[in-house]
Amino acid sequence: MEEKEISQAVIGRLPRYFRYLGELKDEGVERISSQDLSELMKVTASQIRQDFNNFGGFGQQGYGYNVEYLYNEIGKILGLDRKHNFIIIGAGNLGRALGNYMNFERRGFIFRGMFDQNPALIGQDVRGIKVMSMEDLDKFVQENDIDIAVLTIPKTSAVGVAERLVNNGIRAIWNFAHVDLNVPEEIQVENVHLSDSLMKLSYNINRYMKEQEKA
Amino acid sequence: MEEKEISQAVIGRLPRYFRYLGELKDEGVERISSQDLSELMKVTASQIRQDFNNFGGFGQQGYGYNVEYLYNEIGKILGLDRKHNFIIIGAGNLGRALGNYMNFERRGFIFRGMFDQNPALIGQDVRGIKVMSMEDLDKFVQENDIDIAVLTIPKTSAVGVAERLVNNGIRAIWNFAHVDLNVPEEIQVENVHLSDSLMKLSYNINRYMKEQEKA
DNA sequence: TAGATTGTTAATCGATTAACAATC
DNA sequence: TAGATTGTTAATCGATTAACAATC
Repeated sequence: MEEKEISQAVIGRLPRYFRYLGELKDEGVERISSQDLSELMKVTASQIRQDFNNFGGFGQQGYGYNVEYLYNEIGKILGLDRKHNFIIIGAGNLGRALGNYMNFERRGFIFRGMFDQNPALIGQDVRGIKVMSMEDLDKFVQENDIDIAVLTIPKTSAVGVAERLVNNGIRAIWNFAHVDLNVPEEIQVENVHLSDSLMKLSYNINRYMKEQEKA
Repeated sequence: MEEKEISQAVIGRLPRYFRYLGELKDEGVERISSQDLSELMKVTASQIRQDFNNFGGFGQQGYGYNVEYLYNEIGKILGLDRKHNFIIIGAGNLGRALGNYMNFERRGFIFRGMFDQNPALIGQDVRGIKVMSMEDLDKFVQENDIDIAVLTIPKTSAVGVAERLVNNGIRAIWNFAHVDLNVPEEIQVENVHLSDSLMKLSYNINRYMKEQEKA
């Protein structure tokens, strides 16, 4: 039986469902209909039902969805029931900010190591993790079952470092460098291009201003 | 004449075009065809031509596109030829990281102020900007022509702060808090939900592992 | 059983790709 | 002029919404 590929449009919506269901669960809500959830989240009920049915039926006719059950199932779909070891490469401001962010741990993402090429930063402590030299990177990735590398380094070095990581068995790269990485397709890459995001905001500000000028 | 609305799918691709064209420009490339650009960026030439034609014709039959001209035009479309004053609310690790990021300035985004409710942080210096008390926020936004507020505060306070900002005339919010803001539609919001991004990565890692198990 | 609400099929809408006439 | 490549229309594909039969 052929497994149908789930579209990235659907995947992209799962974390938001997960967040709303987590909040409902914390509020003690036991069940919810696609209609009620759609009003809360400002999406169509149709889309909610279609999205969930990509993964099989989580609901029950006449009843709706059990909040806690659905929350847990979406968590499993997202792989949050597993542990993922990650390292951060680049101990600058952004790297340290991400290293200090505790909430990732709550979702099974375990901070294991941090690297930088700047000797002044090596040995510094970020939430109990000592910054290591880039020379130690390859060995560390191989020996510590590291799934995810977070890249918070300048774009000039990002492509080369990504290649090194791939050669040492990394599974996924969370890329904050402002460059497109060129890695084999079995390596998962998620880009966070902050300046792209800011430019979109800029576009929308200006579009709105131009509309105002015209009216 | 009715102005046709450009889809957010197209807008979302503009910063990436801008980045590639900037690099080509810096390399001294004078002109490029949609075909060549499509190979470089790994998108279809058809999409490139369609995207650009949303804004009128930037190219010339038989020649292609002039790199520098196209780069400048896309910059204008994105509003990067204007100055935008921004403040950061939340002087934690992430807020300080963004405050220290110089490249935003290069695109016309000017760092004007930083706020936090933690007395221990008030008065601290972030790239020449002193962290101010939240009590000073309303007045500062009103008097300093602030367009954009960057929210790097916990989700519990984000909704309230967003409302305050809107009341004091903010135009746009770059939201790093893990919550959906509820603001009037004329206020532009761009969400950066880091944990959502990490969850997508997690999904794709697990999907790939499951495929491997099956094979 | 009657009412509610899902799961799922069908219809619509929008975005992407292909094709080619226009034109530099 | 001939060749190259855009701008633009038409075709295709995929995603969203609507509708409703199945069923709890």
